[in-house]
Order: sequence, then structure tokens, then C-alpha cells
Amino acid sequence: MARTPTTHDPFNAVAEPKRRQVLAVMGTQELSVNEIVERLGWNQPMVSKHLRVLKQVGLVSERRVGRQRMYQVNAEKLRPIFDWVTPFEKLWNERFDRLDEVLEEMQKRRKNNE
Amino acid sequence: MARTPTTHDPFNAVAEPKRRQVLAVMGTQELSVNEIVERLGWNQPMVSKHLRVLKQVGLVSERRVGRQRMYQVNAEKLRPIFDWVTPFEKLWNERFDRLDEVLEEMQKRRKNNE
DNA sequence: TTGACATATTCCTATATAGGAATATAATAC
DNA sequence: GTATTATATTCCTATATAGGAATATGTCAA
Repeated sequence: MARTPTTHDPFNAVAEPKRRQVLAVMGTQELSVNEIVERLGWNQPMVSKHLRVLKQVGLVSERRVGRQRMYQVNAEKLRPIFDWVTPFEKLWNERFDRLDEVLEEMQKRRKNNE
Repeated sequence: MARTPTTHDPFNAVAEPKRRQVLAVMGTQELSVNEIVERLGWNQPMVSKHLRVLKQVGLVSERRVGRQRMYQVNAEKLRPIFDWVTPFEKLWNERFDRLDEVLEEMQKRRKNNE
């Protein structure tokens, strides 16, 4: 079997460093492809291709305006990543008296079989 | 060029759902390979292979005890993921009066070229 | 309708899996 | 030594990129 496709979920989509760059450069703004191209200094097809993957997993939304296509980050799709990684954060960042909470969260996670 | 290797960084390592399961099932405990095998119900080589990738990116540490190998999650290696995804969390989770902070963080991130 | 602009797609290739099956290595006990 | 237990590795294959280069599609303007 091959690797999980990049378009399978947000985890796989943002595993590619360039796609994280795209999201970071977009931030909260709605940008056209060319604006992203300018900010990143990449060639246009490369940007379009990465946007395609991001769009397929819902990480960006597209809106057509004349001959432009405006893209915008759909941050909520990053939530599964945030939710998955947050419990671990306690392990390096907080005092030991919250370890029990960490364990509880792990337990729930285990039940959900994820 | 091919896809970024799974062993390149934590982002790529945990893109594989099975490896997230491994980390979740380990939690805060130090477990032998067989203990992980039992908890997940997978075959042993499969577990070993995934542990290998996780170890190569530092997400787990290994300790040899007799013929066993004890593995433990090294949560800190997940920090880059946490740090990257956290600013976006504000976009869906908090009131709009903190949007300026979000933008600041995005800006810093952009300067670090990540 | 022709040209310019904005963006997407296709074709190509080197590369890297993930999983199954079989086997190798290592440590311990007898 | 030999068997047993614990774990890792090798061999195999189908599959999916990511990037470069070239080209296609779509839209507007004169």
C-alpha cells in the first residue's frame, strides 16, 4: 500500500512545508493567486497546484472574481490537528499536577480509536 | 521531485494516521513493543516499522531492557506542530478583538520564512 | 476577434512509501 | 548448543506525489 494521499486530510496536506508557507502567507486575507505568487516568489503553476490540494481538503476556499480567483484560509479545517496535538502540549509545558487530565484525554482519544 | 519523506520532520511522521494511533496508545507510559502490539491488535512488524519512523524523527525514545525495547513518547518534538497550528486556532475560537494578535503572529511567522 | 492577462492542467520522472510475507538478529533460559 | 522469546529487517509491489516545462482554459478590453 502506498502512503496516505496528500488530499486525504489536513494532516497530510500540511505535511508539505510549502503548503504551510502558503497558508501562513495568506493569513487572514483573501488573496488572488498572483498576489500569493508575488509574496512567495514561486512560479504560478506551483502555487496553483498547492492551492488545489489545499482546496481539496477544504483548507482554503475559492471565489471567482472576473479572471481572478480569490483564495482564503478556512482555519477551522486545521482544528483536528490542533485538537490532536494539544493534549501532548501539556506534557512539556505544564506542571505535573495536571498529568491526570492528560491521561484522561488520552483515554478518551483511545476510545475514539484515533 | 517526490514527496517529503516521512522521516523528514514531525509533520510528515504524524501525517500517517497509524502513527498517530501509536503515539496516542502510548500516552505517557513507557511500553514494550509487544505491549503496543497487544493494545493495537496489529502485527508486530507493522508496529516496529512505525516505531522506527517515529524514532527517526525523535518522537519516541528507545531504551533496551534485556530482550525488550521500551519506547516512550517524546512529546516535545510535537511542539513545532503545536506552535504552527495554534495561531490559526484563534481564527475559529476566539472573539474578534484578538484578531490583531493573530495578524502579528502571522507576520512574525512570515519573517521566519516558515 | 484578437491580444493580453489570470489561472489551471497535462505530461514527465525520480522517489518514497505502507503493508504483507518471510526472515534475520538478539537475548535469555535450559 | 538449542529452543524460545522479543524485536527488527529485507524483499516485494502498487501507488502517489512534487516540480519543471509546456500548454490549455477562461475572461476581459479594444
